[in-house]
This record gives sequence, C-alpha cells and structure tokens, in this order.
Amino acid sequence: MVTIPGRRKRATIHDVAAEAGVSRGTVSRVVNNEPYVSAEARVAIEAAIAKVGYVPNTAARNLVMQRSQAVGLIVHEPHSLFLEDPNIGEILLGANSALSQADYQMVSLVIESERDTERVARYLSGGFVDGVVVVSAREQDPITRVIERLDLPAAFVGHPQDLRDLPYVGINNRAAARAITERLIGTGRSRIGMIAAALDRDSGADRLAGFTDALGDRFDPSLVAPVPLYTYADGRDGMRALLARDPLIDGVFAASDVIAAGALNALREAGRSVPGDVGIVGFDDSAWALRCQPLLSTVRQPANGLGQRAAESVLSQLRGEAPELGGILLDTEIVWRDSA
Amino acid sequence: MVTIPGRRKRATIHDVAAEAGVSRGTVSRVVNNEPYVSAEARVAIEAAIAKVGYVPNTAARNLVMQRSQAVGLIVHEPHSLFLEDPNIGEILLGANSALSQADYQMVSLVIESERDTERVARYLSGGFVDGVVVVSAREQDPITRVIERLDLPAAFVGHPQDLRDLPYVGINNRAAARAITERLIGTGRSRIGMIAAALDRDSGADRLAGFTDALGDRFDPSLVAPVPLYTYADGRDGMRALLARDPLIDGVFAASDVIAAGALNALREAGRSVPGDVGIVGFDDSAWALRCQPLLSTVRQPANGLGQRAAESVLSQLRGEAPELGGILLDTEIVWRDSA
DNA sequence: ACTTACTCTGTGTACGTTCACAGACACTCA
DNA sequence: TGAGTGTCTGTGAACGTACACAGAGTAAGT
Repeated sequence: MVTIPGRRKRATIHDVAAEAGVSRGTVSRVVNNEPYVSAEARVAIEAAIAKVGYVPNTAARNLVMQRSQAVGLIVHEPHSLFLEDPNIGEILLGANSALSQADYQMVSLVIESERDTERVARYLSGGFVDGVVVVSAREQDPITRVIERLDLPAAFVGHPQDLRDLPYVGINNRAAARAITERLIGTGRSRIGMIAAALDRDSGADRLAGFTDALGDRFDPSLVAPVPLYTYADGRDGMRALLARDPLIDGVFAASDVIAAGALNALREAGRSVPGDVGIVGFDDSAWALRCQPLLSTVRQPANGLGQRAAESVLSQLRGEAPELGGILLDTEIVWRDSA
Repeated sequence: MVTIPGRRKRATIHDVAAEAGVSRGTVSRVVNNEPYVSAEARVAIEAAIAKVGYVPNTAARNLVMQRSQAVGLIVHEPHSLFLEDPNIGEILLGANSALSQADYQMVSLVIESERDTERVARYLSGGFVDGVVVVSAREQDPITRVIERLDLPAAFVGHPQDLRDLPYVGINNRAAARAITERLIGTGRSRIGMIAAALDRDSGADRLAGFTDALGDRFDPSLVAPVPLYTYADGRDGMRALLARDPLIDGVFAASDVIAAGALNALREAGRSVPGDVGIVGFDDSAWALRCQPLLSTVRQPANGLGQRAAESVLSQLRGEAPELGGILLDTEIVWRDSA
C-alpha cells in the first residue's frame, strides 16, 4: 500500500468496535440503524464513532453489497457543443434532482477524447455505478456497446439509430412542429412553407408531419422544400427554392435553428425583411437562435424533464422493473422571439 | 445480495483462472501486464478473458489498493448560475484534461440542495475519490469541513474567505477590473458606471474594488448598481437602475459578460446605441461575449487553465508533494472588440 | 555436480464491510 | 421444571482483487 505522506490512516469498523468494547457486528448494526441493539451499546458505539472519527468505507460496502448507490451521467460532446448547448446543463440538473430524491449519487463523466472513452468504459465496468444516463451518444458508440455487454441499466437522452432495445427519452417532434406552425398561422400569414430537413430520420419526418397536421386543408405540398441535412447551407438552399416557387411566401417553418439561420441569409440576399415580409420559426432553441438577427422564435426542449425522466427510467430498472419500450416522448414549449 | 432480474452475474478473476487453467495470481499479472508470465499462459488467459467477458472489478481493486484513481469535481452553484455561467463548463473541461492525462477519472458532483450536500459528503468519505477540486465553495461550507476532516487532497477554484490552509487557484480580479476600466476611460467616456454583481463573493467585491481603483477621484458611488447574481435578468435590471439614476451615463463596466448581455438588452430598450451613446465592457470572455450585438469588449478569464491548475495541484498532492500555499493567481487578458 | 540466477506459477493473507448463523440470556407460560 | 419466545451479541464467511512469499523448473557458470 502506498501511504500518502501526512495522511493519517482512516478509522475502520474494527477501531470503533475496539474503542466501544463490542464486536464488528454490533457496530455495523448501529451504523445501519438496525434493531436489536441495547441502549448502552448504542450510546457507547456512537461515542466511539465520534471519538475515532469513523466514516464507513463505501468501497468495501459496495463490494459486498454489489451496488454503489450511484448512477453515472455520461456527456459525450465535442468541446464547443458542450460549452454552448444550454440543454446539457439542464439535463444534468434534471437527472441530479431525480437521482438525489431516490438517494442516489449522480456522477457525471465527460468524454472528450479517445482516452476518455476507454477510461470511462473501465469506470463503468468497475462497478462504480449501478446504472447510467447517456446524453447524446453517437452512432456506433463504444460506450453503448460496453453498456450492452454489461447489461447495465441505462437510459439515453436522444437516441442514435443503432439503439435497439435500450430505453430513451426524447421529445414529441410532431406535436411540437404542429404547435409552432399553428402559432405561425396565428400571426396572420397566408402562404406558409417549410424547409424540411433529414426526412430519412424520425425527427425530420415527424416535424414535417406536424407541419401538415397544423395546416390541414391549407397544406400545399409545393411549399415544402426537402433538404438532406440540418446544415446552414441546406437551409439557405431550401429558402431559395421556396422563394423561387412562390415569391409571395410570407411564413416559413425551418426544421431546425441552423436551417433557419441559413434561410435568414437567403432572405436577406433576396431583399426580404424578417419578420416584416416573412415570418420564420426554427426548432431546438440552440445557440443559433440567439445568434440570429432577429432573434429566432423556436421550440425549446424540456431539457430538465429529459434528464429527469431518463434518470427515473434508470431508477425503475434498478428496482427490477422492465424498461419502457419505444421511448418516452415529452412535450415541448414555444419560445416566441422576434423572427415571427 | 439483491439480484437484479435479467442481470447475469459478472465474471471474476476466478472464472478466468478456471477457464484458462491457471491460478488467480497469473491472471492478475496478465491483467496488470506485469512481467514473468509465459507466452502460452498469456494467450490462454487473454482468450479466457474474451470468452467469459471479464472486466476487473475496480471496487475490489480500490479496496485493496486503498485508492480509486478518481478525483471529484464539486460544483456548488445555485441552479440559474450553473446554467448561465460558461466558465463552469470550461473549468470542468480543463480539470478533465489534466486528470485524464494522468489517467485519473474525473467525476463531477453537483450540489443543489441540503440533501445533495450530505450525500456528497458521504460520497467523499466513502473512498470513491482520492482528491477533489471544488468550484465556487461557499463560506462555512460543510463540504470544506468534510475535506479538512478527511485530510483529502483538494484544490479550490476561487476561494471563500474562511479557507485557511487549503490551496486554491483564481485570477487577480482587482487588477483585471482596474485594467479594463482604465481602458474604458481611455476611450474618452466621462460618466462611467458599474453593474456590480455578487458583492458577497470575493470575485464580485474585488471587481468593484478594481473599478474604484481605476476611477480614483472621479469615482461616483451613485453610479454603482449592485445586483445579487451573475445573471441576464440581473444585468438588465442593473442597467435600468443606472439609466434611471443618470440618463447621460456613457460608459458601463459590467461585472460579467452575462450581466453585460442583460445590460445591452436594457440599453436597446431605452433606445441607446452601443458603442455610440454608451460604451460597455464585460468580464469573463464567455460565449456570451460573441453572442452580443455588438461583440463585447471584455476580460478573458483563463477558465480552462483554472480547472487545469486546480487539478494539477490535486495531482501533485497525490504524489505526496506539499500543496502551494497562498494560492495560485493566473493572469487575465483584455479582449477589445466592438462594444466600447 | 553444485551453486547461482532467472523465469514462471500457485497460495495465503489482507483490504473493510455485510450477512447468516449460532449462541447467551431473560422472560413468559404451561 | 421445562419448553418456548424474544432480545441481544459475537463469529465465520464472503465480496474480488493485489501483493508477498514460497517453491518449481530451467539455464548458465564454476
């Protein structure tokens, strides 16, 4: 054993037992306040605990009890996103509050490098946590495979496509898209189009479905510009396409904030004012929403709730309940700013 | 032992030994790649490890080795601050990179409630971490006392007044505030005020002191608007208060970027142009500085470096070196952009 | 052939807990 | 008096690993 200089040895349950003149078992009973301990023994042990400054060694306890009473929260984000996406902090606090209530310790683990990935994988394997909440896993994520291999109770916030049987929480894209489109209609716009991105993903397809839901009879398929990805360039291209098809277009639902930012660029280019000539709304309430000029009206995810529900899912699995299949979808909230 | 349904038992070193037809000791040597293992034994054991899916139980390893190879990072912030202050993210990433390099796992623990405090205290006592970095501890913080009692190697980022012998890293808030205020004076402004936040903390108090240092005789106490927290809302309120007191104010030192962002909002609301009518400078050079319109002139705080240095201090204590006394102060840098 | 050195392997013990069990003691009731 | 019941206590085993030690085997040098 490496003795760290200047660091005194920790008192163990044996020291307490010796000090109080009883056995380990009795001390253990007092520490975990179980019944069948005499009043004298109890006070003697409590005095001894205070005297020697005893605190239970949880590592030893975990070893025999086979659990750690801790749940990991893994954040797997590139540097910039981690700092700019306010959702992450919210998710973290939401998870913490749910875990705290159940007397679980949340330990958050940040993955930034390959080295981190390996170390976190070892950490998870090491029995330090009883379960794990994963924020924004990637496709083919090594961590996901470690979780599967260990059968570790887990819940994902947002889900990559290759996530099969693992539970996740997300938002109801369709309902949210419908709601913000209705709000846009409510501002008196009559020719409303959509830049629909990533229709091959469920998020993209659901947002389009919500858009058509809201327009009902007035839905005009020619005013939907499909683009492949959630990128600035695709947003700009989509907006150009819409303007070409209908120069009098006066409302646009962009499938995400980045798309909206690109669209704003195209509108400026075409000499259209926002929100004067055209009202535009985005989706995500990401950092882009506050970077746009004018500030973007958009859909905010209930990030706190996402963290909370994910943590609750892990807790329920820890109680032995089967995880909910198909994912949990939460409702969103409209943030109305200046762009529409 | 509570058997969680559907969760198979983990393979141990014994299982590997049995599978490979060798003893525990040899398996242990392979796992920790020590010398003195025959080539055949090595391959047999590696095959056995893969077959039974063995991963070392770190809890057991810690128990015998008396260390966890993990360092805690405690964030003790009210909800709103945690979300808005980007420095926390930077500190966290800085600490993570230093710890990662030394092959230590960083586990971050969030304290939001009384309940959290107790649980984290137990967690620290439990031997889950070998040391701890504390971000923004409070005065009379129970966590600080736990750390002292356990003789746990620690380093604080920012330091409360009652921190006696524990090492900390921070910035020279007073000198930095003085420098940027002088720069603001240099642009020819004559009625300069300050939105002073969090005066109960040393960071807040020192920034105000630097501001008064710079103004000297010209300091006018009525042009200081004290607000409780580093938040957007408080920045807006502070600016409104300053405008009410002196409509001709033409320069503002905001105690942080978030405060400045809120102040810009209030200025826009009041029809004042920036930097035309009013020059404004912030503090932190956070993501907010680039989100503002116009881009913010501010003080760059080496937040990443703070986390890194704090982590390095803990690591050096872990190597048995004595902690640096008196604290480590890092230099700041003025970033001059468009807002003044 | 005998020491010496080096390589490799297995075993016992320890880390600090919890839990099951066995036993001691006191009290009640037939 | 005896059996039964309830309260309290101590002890051995187990959790899964690392480490020290002992011992076996091989090779080289005298």
